[in-house]
Amino acid sequence: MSAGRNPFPSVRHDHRACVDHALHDAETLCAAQGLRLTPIRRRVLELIWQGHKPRGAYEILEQLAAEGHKPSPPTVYRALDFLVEHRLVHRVNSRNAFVGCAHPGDPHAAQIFICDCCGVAVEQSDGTLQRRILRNAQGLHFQVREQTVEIAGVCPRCAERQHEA
Amino acid sequence: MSAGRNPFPSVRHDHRACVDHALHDAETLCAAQGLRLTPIRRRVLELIWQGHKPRGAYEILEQLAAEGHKPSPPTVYRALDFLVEHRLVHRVNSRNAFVGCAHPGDPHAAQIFICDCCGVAVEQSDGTLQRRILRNAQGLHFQVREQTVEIAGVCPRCAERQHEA
DNA sequence: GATGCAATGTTATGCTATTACATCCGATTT
DNA sequence: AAATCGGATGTAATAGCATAACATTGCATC
Repeated sequence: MSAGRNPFPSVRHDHRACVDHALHDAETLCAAQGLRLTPIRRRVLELIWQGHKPRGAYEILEQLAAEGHKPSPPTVYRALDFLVEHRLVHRVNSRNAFVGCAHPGDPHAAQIFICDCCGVAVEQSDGTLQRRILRNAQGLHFQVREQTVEIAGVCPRCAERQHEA
Repeated sequence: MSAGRNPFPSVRHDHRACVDHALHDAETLCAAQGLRLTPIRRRVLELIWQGHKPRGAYEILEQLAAEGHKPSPPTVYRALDFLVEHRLVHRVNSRNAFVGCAHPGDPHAAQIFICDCCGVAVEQSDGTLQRRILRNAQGLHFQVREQTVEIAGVCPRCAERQHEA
């Protein structure tokens, strides 16, 4: 998925491997759970994984249309709902967009770092963070259903580029 | 703001005090920073503070319209932009809505707990959580501009009510 | 081959947010 | 006082995001 120790993907990283890996994981997970990874769902997942930038529903819709599918919004949203529900993709609320999940199936608490500059999103799990949030919730007697942590800022590659310029 | 030790507001809490406090804080903060809390901005803030549930921009717009103001969307969004920028309100991304900030002006990392059932949102600061996120960001060499933590679930009052029923 | 259920198709609509440009108004300068 | 300037607001149009409601398909099972 990424080159080197920094998870921010290099422009030169083998992205085909990311996509292959994501689709393979999805197939495995769906098979294991008796879920149907239908052609549309699979194709939407594949389109989301075309890059590491969260993609909007209508962006996906346009790409499908360009391929001749011409689906309508509900079709795309239904596929997205399925993918989100089964944790194959994350919804990035601050962008109204969707990004591939790096650890599909895991009930992890994802932190998502999103670059304001290039739009790339990177996910990181942090059990300590998750436990801290759950502890805070307990302190409020609040039953957690879902938690989202989104951090916006500048990724190292863009920071470097800005420094050069 | 709330009755008792649990910050989830009771239906019986003195909500007028919440509003008064919020407006007073806003005036103090704006005066200190040379910002203009214009009538529209003040009124929008007041409407947001009508309750502890995040309010949508169009909800606010309709209330203003009912009062005879009849503003257009940009007017409301501009007021909201101002209030968010100066940390008088939080944007709740997962709801496309806005809620009053409990600690205006503080550059705190807010966690917002939102009840799926009653819609009430409660904010909690947690320096440890914030530091953890910043540390994670440093590990990625990511420069943080903004961080949002939103937790959805069931608040203690709704849990209690569900238990009764 | 009838029934049932999940998935998809279709149409329309509702909600959220911004662009672009005009106008107003108060502060400062001339 | 007139000119200037900048921030705030007004206005019209449109872009972008999401869902409701209902029809249809297609496969599995009885």
